[in-house]
Amino acid sequence: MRTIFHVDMDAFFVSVEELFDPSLKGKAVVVGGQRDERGVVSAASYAARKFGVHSAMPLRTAAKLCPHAVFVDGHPERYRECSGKVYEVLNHFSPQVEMASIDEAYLDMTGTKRLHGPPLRAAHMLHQKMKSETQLNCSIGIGVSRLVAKVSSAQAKPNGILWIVPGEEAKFLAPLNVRDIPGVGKVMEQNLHALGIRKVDDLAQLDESVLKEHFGRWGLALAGKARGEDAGGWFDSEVGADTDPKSISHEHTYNEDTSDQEQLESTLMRLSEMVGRRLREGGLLARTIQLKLRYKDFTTITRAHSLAASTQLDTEIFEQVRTLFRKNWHEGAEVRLLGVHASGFEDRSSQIDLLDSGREERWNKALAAADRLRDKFGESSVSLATGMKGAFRERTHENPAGLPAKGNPQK
DNA sequence: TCTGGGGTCCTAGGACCC
DNA sequence: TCTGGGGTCCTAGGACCC
Repeated sequence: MRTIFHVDMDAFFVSVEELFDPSLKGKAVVVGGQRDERGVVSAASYAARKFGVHSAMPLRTAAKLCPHAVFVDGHPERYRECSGKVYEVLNHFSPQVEMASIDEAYLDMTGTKRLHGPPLRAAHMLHQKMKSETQLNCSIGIGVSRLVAKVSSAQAKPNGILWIVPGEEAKFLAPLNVRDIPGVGKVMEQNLHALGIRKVDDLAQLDESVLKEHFGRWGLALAGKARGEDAGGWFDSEVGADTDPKSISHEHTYNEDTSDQEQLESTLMRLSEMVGRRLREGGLLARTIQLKLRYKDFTTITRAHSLAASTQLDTEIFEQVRTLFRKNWHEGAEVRLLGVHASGFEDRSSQIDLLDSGREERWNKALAAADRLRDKFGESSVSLATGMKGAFRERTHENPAGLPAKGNPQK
């Protein structure tokens, strides 16, 4: 029998912002952008949640619900840094740690009784350690499966610990809403409601065949979840197993929709550079490049192309994505969002002889130089695109300091 | 209300191959 | 005349998570 901890940081983004600006403490705080911006709430403090503000809600809605809230821009670097500290604390505690996202982790604590004592005692120690080392609160759920641990950490919030004693899983889950089960979202909830299923207990009472009939394989997994099992898919995997990235993407939503082709294509260039850079940093080669295009009316399309040879070069990514864009954009139509997505990663070695080595070396030098400049002066300072008029319009807009755009570092 | 950005996984149809 | 059955790759879209 496994003993799984799920450690979930409380109001993580808000708490990190409070570390940087203690005057925020206790206030209604909304992280994600300014009150009049396009965008959604990334995180809300408990004081703001009292007014109905929650994550994924449009910022403008949040401003109406809670006019006195302080609106703060998000700082991903800060969250990554704090997440690293959280990981250090956890890793000190158990060698089997898996960060499930920036602010939550699973620990396999099976067989650590001699070292840490019984689960609740271990959890209290971890809880204290987390607070003293990071100044951040977390909640900890303990159970025999990832699912039970995850659900119980949610019930333990804020700043609490909850242990579901082995054998008590069904009893614990029964009174919860089906929506509380990880994997059940808005759509699945509606589908279940239509069948008269509202509580996990309703689910558990149902014959598995009924669920299978309505929802296929998913239905079977759901039946298992109602009993607290890690049924199927990722939940079944060992804690700390393979975490190789499957895709890398960047996207941008304009503050105002635009149909200016030069502006749109310069955005694609910038996004391609960001994707290329991350591929290089991760030592990855992508075979499939995908464009995402969202119009004013929110209709969204994706168009992908798989290359004959995989790449990590900004220019090749850009060329593909621009071709896809020109083929699929309704010229003149106003665009809300553009995205560039890379996937189908291949081992570096399978590629090496496809570029003659001299050319490859020059490219690597050029790109490394560009990456260094970006480290120094920011993402917007360097572009490998030359001779594209208006290419820097948008970045100038975003970077009023007006750092000069450097030319092609290849020469 | 007017809808971000980064991901993962799943489904489903068509192409293509044996 | 009626037209197999997998397996795998590719593409598009969508649900879901934080």
